[in-house]
Amino acid sequence: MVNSEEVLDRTFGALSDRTRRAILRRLSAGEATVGELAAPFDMSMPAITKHLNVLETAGLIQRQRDGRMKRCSVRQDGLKPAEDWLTGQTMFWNGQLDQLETFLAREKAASDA
Amino acid sequence: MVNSEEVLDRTFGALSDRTRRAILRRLSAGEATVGELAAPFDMSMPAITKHLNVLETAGLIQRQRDGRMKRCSVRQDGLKPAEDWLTGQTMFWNGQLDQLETFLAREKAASDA
DNA sequence: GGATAAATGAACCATATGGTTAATTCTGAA
DNA sequence: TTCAGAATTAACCATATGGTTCATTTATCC
Repeated sequence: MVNSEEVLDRTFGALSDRTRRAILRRLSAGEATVGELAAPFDMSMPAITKHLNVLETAGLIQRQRDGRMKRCSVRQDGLKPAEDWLTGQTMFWNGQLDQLETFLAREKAASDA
Repeated sequence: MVNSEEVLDRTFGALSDRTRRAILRRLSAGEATVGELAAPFDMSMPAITKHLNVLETAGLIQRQRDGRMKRCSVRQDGLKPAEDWLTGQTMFWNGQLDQLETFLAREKAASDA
């Protein structure tokens, strides 16, 4: 098990950079090559490669060879840890403990499955 | 206007550290002094102060003097930018463009208000 | 007023982060 | 089989981050 705190560190860390958020949003519209992703930015290719590495190790994207290019795509459930943490947090301080119980039970069921 | 990208940078950046997330969760259960927040961690007080500074400039908490202590509390809408970004993102790649339109309209209305 | 406690500030250190340029790998095409 | 393009790796640099210790402010209590 890859410690849930580490996952959250990496997920939120990946989202804390605007270039990476822009890349994610671009990829939401569909797959793209590394070159296509780099085009809008005034930044070298290696810089983009580094950002893609961060996104990939955070489980937010995946890359696969396609000829001499590489196609990047979103990993569908990559944002779930971040969403779940935020949901739990807001329900907590909203004092909605009844909803929180339901939420936690659902989480547990999902992780056991 | 404090550039929405900067807000997201700071918000996700603040959440990318497990000590700060733990502090936020602790504060969800109710106010606490800096000393109470520091107690569970094997870390100096100045380190905690720094984390609190990060959380405060990200708009996630606030501090107020109370005698010779300071009481920290959660800022209720501090997580909203992060939540909204995540919601928009997941709706997008889920292909739920109809729901996305509704969401964006609601966002716009809220920001205009 | 003087001692003590809570929190912060200042200075410092090691490592992480985000960028660069130059070299390298891998693949497709002439 | 050589050439050219896409992407990554390597090496480097400046700044940010997360921690430390020591000094300082602010407020309480005797």
